[in-house]
Amino acid sequence: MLEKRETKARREGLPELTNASKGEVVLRFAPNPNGPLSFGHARGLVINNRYREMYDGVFILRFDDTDTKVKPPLLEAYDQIVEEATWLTGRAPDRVVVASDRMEHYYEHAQRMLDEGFGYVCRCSADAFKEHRIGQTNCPCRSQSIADNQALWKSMLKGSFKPGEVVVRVKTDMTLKNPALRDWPALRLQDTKSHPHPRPEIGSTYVVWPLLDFQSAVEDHLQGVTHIIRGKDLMDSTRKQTLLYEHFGWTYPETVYWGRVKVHEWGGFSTSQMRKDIEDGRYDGWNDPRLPTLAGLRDRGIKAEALRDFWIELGVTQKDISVPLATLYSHNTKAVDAGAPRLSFVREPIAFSLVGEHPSSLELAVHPNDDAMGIRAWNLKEGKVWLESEDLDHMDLRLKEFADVALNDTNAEVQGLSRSDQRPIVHWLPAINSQEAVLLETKNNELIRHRGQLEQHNHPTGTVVQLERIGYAMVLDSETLVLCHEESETP
RNA sequence: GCUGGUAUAGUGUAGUGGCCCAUCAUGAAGGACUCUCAUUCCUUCGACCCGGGUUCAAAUCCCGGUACCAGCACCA
Repeated sequence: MLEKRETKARREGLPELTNASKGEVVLRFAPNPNGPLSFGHARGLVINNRYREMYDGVFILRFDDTDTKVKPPLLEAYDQIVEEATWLTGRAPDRVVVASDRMEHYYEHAQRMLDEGFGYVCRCSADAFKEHRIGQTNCPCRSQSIADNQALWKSMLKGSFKPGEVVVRVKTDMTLKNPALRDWPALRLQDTKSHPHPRPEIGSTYVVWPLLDFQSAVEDHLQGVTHIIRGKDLMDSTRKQTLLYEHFGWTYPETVYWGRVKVHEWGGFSTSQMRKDIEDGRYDGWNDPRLPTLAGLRDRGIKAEALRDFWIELGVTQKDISVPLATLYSHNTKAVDAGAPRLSFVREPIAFSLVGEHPSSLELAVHPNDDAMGIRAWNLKEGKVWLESEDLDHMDLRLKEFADVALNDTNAEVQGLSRSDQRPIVHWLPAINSQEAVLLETKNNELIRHRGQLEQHNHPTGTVVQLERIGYAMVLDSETLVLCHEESETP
C-alpha cells in the first residue's frame, strides 16, 4: 500500500545523476566572459549548483576565454560574472578557473599529444582540409614523423607562422561516420598583436591558443570533473573529447544535456549583439531592464529565488522549448508578494478637493495580510487628492479604504464613509502625502515612462513594492520605480 | 548531404509494460475571500506526432514515416 503510493508520487526536483555518490561529484559551468551573464546562463548555474547541493559536491566556475578575436572577452565581465553567479546561487563558486591563466597546461598536453603520435601539426588551409573531411581522405600532414611534428610545434610557439597557416589536430579517423569528429582541430594561432587578450597580464603573450574542445577536455580532467551538464549543441563535443580522452587514457565524465530554450517575449539576443547595442547607446547598459541579462532582470526586481525555481521546474530535458515570461513572473510573485509593502501610485493624476464631512487622517495597512509590517498614515486636512484619470469614467467612486464620493468638476463630495453600493473602488492619494515620480515599464523592447504621483515612503532602493491595482515594482531611486512584470502582450 | 538528438494539454513538466479514461505547474474561464486588476482558496477547460508490430496488457518496447533542433568553424 505504502509502496504503491510512493511510486505514484510525482518526482520532485532534478532526477538523480548517474554514477554519482555523495561527496564525490565535481561540476563546472564555463561561460565565455565576453559579456555579463544572460538569462540562459542562469540555467547552467542553477542546475549545476542544485546538483552540487544534492551530492555535497564541488562547483567550479570556469572562464573559457581562449578567443581574442571572434568572441573577445570583456575585462569587466570576469568579476561581474562571479558576483552574479554568487547572487543567483546564493553561494560563491568553490573554485574559479581562468583558462587564459592555464596555457602552460594546455601546451604541455599538446606536446604530449605530438610526442605520443596521436596529434599532428597540419598545414592545410581550412578549405583544403574541408575537402579531406568530406572525401574521407587523409591530408598529407597526417603522416608526418613525430620529429617533424615536434619541430613544427616549436616553430608555432616561436611565431614563425601566421594565423590560418597551421593548426594542431587530434588524430581520430578520417573515415568516422560523423564528419564532425574527423581529425578535429585542437589548437590554432591567433594574432594577439592586433587582437590582444583584454587581460593585461595576458595581452599578447601567446600566439598559440587551444580551441574549446581541447581546452575544455584537458581542463575537465585536470580539475577532476565528474559530471558535465551542457547544452545538446555540445553533443559532438562530448564525442570529440571522448576520443581525445581515449588517447590520453582518461575516463570521460558523465554527461547530461539540455535542449534549446527560447523565451516568447525575447527573440534571439546574443551577447555579442547586446554588447554592440550598448556601445551604440541603444541600451543604457548591461542592466537595462529591456535586456535578458541577469543584471537586467535583477535590477527590475526579479529575485534569484524565482530564477532558481523557474529553471529547476524546467529541468534538464533535451527538448527544445519556448517558454513565456509569465511562468517566471508567477515564480517571482510567489517570492515577492508577502514582503512587498503596498503603495499608491496615481498615473496621469487629476486633482480634486475633498468636500463634506470626513476625518482629518487615515491609517492604512502596509500589507493587507501582515499587520506586523505596520501602517501608513495619510493626512486629509488639506483636502486635495489625486485620482487616476483612467478611473474617471464613473462619477460615483469609492476611494479605497476611505469613502464613497461623488465627483463634479473639481470636487469630490464625501457621501459617507461606509460602502453603500457597488460603485468601483479606486486607489487615490492625498496630495500632501505624495510626490512626483516615474514608473518605468518595458514593453516590446521599448521603455515606457509613466508619470504620476507616488505615495511618500522611505523604502530603500532595491525594495520591491506593490503599487495597488498596478503591479509589483522596484524602487530605483527617490523618484523612479520600474515595473517588475510587464503586462502580457498576447491576452 | 552526412552525423546525432527530441517528440505528453496553449506553454512547460511527471511518467521507463499493468497503479494512467495520464502528474504537477503555468495559462484561460468561472467562483469564494478581500474596500487592490494583488495574495490565498475552490471549480472547470485541455495532451500521449502519425502508421504498423510485439504483448493478455504500450505514453512506456520494436519498425517505418513525419516534424523540429543541433553539429559538420583555425567561435564558445
